[in-house]
Amino acid sequence: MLTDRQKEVLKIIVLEYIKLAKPVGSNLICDTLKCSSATVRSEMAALEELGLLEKTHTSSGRVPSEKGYRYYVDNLMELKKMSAEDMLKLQIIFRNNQLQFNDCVAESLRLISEMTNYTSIKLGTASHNNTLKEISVVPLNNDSLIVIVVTNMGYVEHKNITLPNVDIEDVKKTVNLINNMIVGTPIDEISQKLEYEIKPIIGNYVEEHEKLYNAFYNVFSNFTSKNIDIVGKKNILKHKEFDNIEKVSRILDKLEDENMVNLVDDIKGNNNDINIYIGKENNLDEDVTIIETDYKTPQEDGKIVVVGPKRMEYDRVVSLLEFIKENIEK
Amino acid sequence: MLTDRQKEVLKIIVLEYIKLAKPVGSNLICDTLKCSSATVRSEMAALEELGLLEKTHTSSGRVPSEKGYRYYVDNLMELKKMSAEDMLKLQIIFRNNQLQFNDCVAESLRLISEMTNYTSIKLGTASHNNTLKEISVVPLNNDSLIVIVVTNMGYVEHKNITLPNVDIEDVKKTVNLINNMIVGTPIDEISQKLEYEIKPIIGNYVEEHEKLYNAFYNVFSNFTSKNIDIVGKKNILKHKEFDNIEKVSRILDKLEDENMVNLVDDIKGNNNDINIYIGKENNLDEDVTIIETDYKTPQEDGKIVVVGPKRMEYDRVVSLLEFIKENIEK
DNA sequence: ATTAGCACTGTGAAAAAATGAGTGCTAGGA
DNA sequence: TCCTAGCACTCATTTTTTCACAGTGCTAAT
Repeated sequence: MLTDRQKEVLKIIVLEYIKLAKPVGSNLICDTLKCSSATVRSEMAALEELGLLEKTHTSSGRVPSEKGYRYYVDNLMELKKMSAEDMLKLQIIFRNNQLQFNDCVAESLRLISEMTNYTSIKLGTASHNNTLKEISVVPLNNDSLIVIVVTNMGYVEHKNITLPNVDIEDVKKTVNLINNMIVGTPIDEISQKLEYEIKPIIGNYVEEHEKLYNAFYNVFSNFTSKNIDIVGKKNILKHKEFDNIEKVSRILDKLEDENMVNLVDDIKGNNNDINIYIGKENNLDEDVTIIETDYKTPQEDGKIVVVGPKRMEYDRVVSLLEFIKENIEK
Repeated sequence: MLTDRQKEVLKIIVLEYIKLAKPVGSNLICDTLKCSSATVRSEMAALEELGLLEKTHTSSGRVPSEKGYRYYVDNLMELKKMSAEDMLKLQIIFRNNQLQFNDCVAESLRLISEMTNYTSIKLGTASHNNTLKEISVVPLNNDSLIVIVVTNMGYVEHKNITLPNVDIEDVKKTVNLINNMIVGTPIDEISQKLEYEIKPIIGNYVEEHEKLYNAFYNVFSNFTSKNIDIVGKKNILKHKEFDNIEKVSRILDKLEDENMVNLVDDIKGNNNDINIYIGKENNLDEDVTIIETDYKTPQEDGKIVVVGPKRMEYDRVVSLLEFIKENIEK
């Protein structure tokens, strides 16, 4: 258990280090704390003992350790109100009724990245609420056609398929069959439904049923329903802890290639909160912090994620995310 | 006019500098040239006089100037055959009949970037050959619906529109009107055709014609028909001439934001060749070279662009682009 | 025309020195 | 018992010095 003064010292060090990125010395603190630097030093030594602070070398000032940030986030951080300016800019986006849901989120991400110089990400998945509304087919020429899939929430996906030597009438019959039998099915159950309900009977109606069935099965099994949006990747370059090209490349690679399946081990579960993963707590890089929150809307469930250096403006990002989450969900 | 030996010297310096990125000294050259370093030095001095070479400081080796690269590209470069390996990898892509045109190009870009460590870009525009094939509408709920536009070449675009208090029958009538009257119109002429042929008569068929007309006009006027694909942006980081974060950011910004409208002043016009814009010859950055070529396919016209440092492997990139252009166009 | 020879130049790396911010520890005072 | 002034010490950083060397330009001889 920390004394009040220790908490104060830790907090000042964290905030100061976030601001200036330089190890914080005892002098800087004794002013605000109304005691001598020697006193502060002994407190700092105690905090170091506890693993909350670190030195970069024997006679340097202190830097928060991972554990230190964690303590700050859990116990010391005050959620300050968003600045009027931040607030205003965001409200403009959400008040704009012209914008569709997706554009709205995209705009917010852009704004977060611009305001904070961090990287922001949306990971959306069409929610279970999405059901098949209609499929339609446009024949292009003899052997290729476009299949268009629409869900009730307005997701649209299309795919070009090639079906040499198949009667267009057969295609139409298949489409009708699907539209009659599986419209209304949640998109994540369509593959099953095709397998169990269409496959057994399609032969009764259609000549080349094997080819056709496979083609359509393909269309649905690839229905992405994932919606990923990354903004401000190059902001990573702006922070001095990422001056190393190797490291930056590695991080960018992970952001792009992995599709961010497991940026974090989701220990905290799908709760309704804002989760913070500091350094080794996430799987991206031990020098970054990831702050994220889930959202649920009728159309889409997902996460809004902000990635930045460990010395991130935690309070600011948290309040931004809270605001956005709240506004998205209505 | 350069003597043969001067050409030889210039060529060696360009190639060597491309390979090692270090100023080239006279010793390195006199081996290959079978003459003394002193002789080479006087040739180098002559080339410097002509503005084809530069020194980084008084007693340094020589580096090609912009003009030097230009001379090399125009007069000295030999188009070497693609390496068997490069060739093979590319052929695998183009032989794969599974892949649609777009995926094919995307794959090639990826490969170029991977093989060369440069950034590659496709700027495509649906060609004039694209005509409207069909539009269709899926109503989602009372006041919003999805309009889907398909061209004969297989481009699909969809848009969510909100139309409160409009009779669904009216929507259908409008769709029929469009499908009857302007299917077959090149997409870049649709806006006009709507204005001159639909607008005057739509009132005869449909109640809320103004709202509806505007909504559909909107859909078509925003039909992007642009198709931009950038691969390997972060390769820029790999070249030592871009160690400066400011510069890298600036370049990346231009690549992203400007949509690359005017990477180059298209002085060379839309010819059928491979065009090279070295340093100040392009508008991106004075330290980069842009190599680009046009392509025309039934579906799409566009450019394939490669961006790299001035000391780019010109010959290799040119042969890659030639190969790709050729393969795309069939 | 070419080249060997030589003095000279600027870079870059390494070593040495100077600076200074910050520490830990101690001993005396509230 | 807690606080603080004082002091010696440490280490990163910056500046200065030194040194080797890669490369040049020029000249005089071939």
